[in-house]
Amino acid sequence: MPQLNGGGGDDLGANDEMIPFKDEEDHEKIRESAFTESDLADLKSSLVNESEISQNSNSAVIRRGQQEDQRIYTDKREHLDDVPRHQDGGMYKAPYSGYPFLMLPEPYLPNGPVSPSSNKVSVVQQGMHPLTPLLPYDHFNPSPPHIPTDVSQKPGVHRHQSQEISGFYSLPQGQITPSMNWPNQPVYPLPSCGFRQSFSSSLQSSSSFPRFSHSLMLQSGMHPTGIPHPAIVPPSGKQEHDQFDRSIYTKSHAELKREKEPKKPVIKKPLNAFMLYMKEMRAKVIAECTLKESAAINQILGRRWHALTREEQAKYYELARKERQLHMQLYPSWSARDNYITLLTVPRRKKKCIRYLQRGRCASPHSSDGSAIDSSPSPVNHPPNPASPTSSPLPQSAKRSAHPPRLSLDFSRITTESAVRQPQ
DNA sequence: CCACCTTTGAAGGTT
DNA sequence: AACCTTCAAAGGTGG
Repeated sequence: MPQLNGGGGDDLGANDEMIPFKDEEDHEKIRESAFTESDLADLKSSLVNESEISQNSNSAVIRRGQQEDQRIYTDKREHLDDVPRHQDGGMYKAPYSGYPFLMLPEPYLPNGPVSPSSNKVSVVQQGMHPLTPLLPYDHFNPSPPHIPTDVSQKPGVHRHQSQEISGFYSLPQGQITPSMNWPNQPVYPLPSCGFRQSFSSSLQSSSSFPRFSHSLMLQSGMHPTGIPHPAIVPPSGKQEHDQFDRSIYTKSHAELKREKEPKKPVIKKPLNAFMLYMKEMRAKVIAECTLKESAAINQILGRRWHALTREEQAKYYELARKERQLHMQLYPSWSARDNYITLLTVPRRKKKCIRYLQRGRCASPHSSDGSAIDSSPSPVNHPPNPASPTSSPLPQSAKRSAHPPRLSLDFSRITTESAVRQPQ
């Protein structure tokens, strides 16, 4: 919203990378002190303090490494742009387990501590769909592609189809790019003879529908093209699936199990920059301390996020932007609202509302009591999105001062001794 | 078993 | 325009 230009979400932050950073010098100074003891004390946890401090020495190295990565990334992006999109992309891997187009050349993979975290393994196979080799295997069912035929239009489509992709099946080459205002070659060109075309034809064979409903078309993590996609998750384990059939909770477990099988998969939201950062860095944080609670890890990651340089953050914003871009291309009819449960089911809504009321008012989880640590904005005084022309100089967290983090996590449950893992 | 916690950012809705 | 609400990931925790 505020980060990506005022143009709105569907714009996909067209110019979010065009605005130069203004207060980089200040930011650099801030960075140096980002992990001082006083700052860490804000976490109100010796655990976190120590872990953060222990990271201090590492952080410099890490950041240097990231800057290296950034350069490599930039270089490789140019390289990627030269690679025909329809070719077998076997050489690419996914550092962020994101979407196919985001899979980056191996040299871009963080050398070390990063990715092992996730079990996600990028698999390269020949003779598959151009995107398929780039997909992390834990995201999909590797069964043969299946092109659904039931593509009845989903009512109430929220995401409007932008001019650029209005012709989902007839996108002229490069049409999307100029309007996206991307500085370089199109990241997601739609070659007339490449993926997009075969994509079109296979879809057209199913129907002449202009849009399609993911909930109807997707099976077992398969994109309508037959390409498994990380954003498509089988409706298991979590709450996502209950939006499709809330009534199952009134049935027996056996029935429930049986009915779970054919459940429609859910298309997840594309990850934002911070989520991508968390995904990449979580393992590193876990490795540096024995913390396992995601809440604690996320607090640390939040601090680290603010301590990143603009360039470092920009890397993730760029990735996130591409994720959204690809997501929108893959699921033009998808809306974030599709995954809203509270608006579809009363029970959860009630519960959440109560939860917020207990904290003072019925508001966002971000709002809450404002207890605990200094939410204040991390010292980093720059807009999270480097490109938003309308961004205030304040960091997002500062702008959201009305939503101070709760940070009520009980770190006392975690001993300091166990928190910091000795270097091996 | 499942909601909660915790973070930031994006999107959609409301005022 | 500004604000509000929800979801995205993750895994331990507690009801």
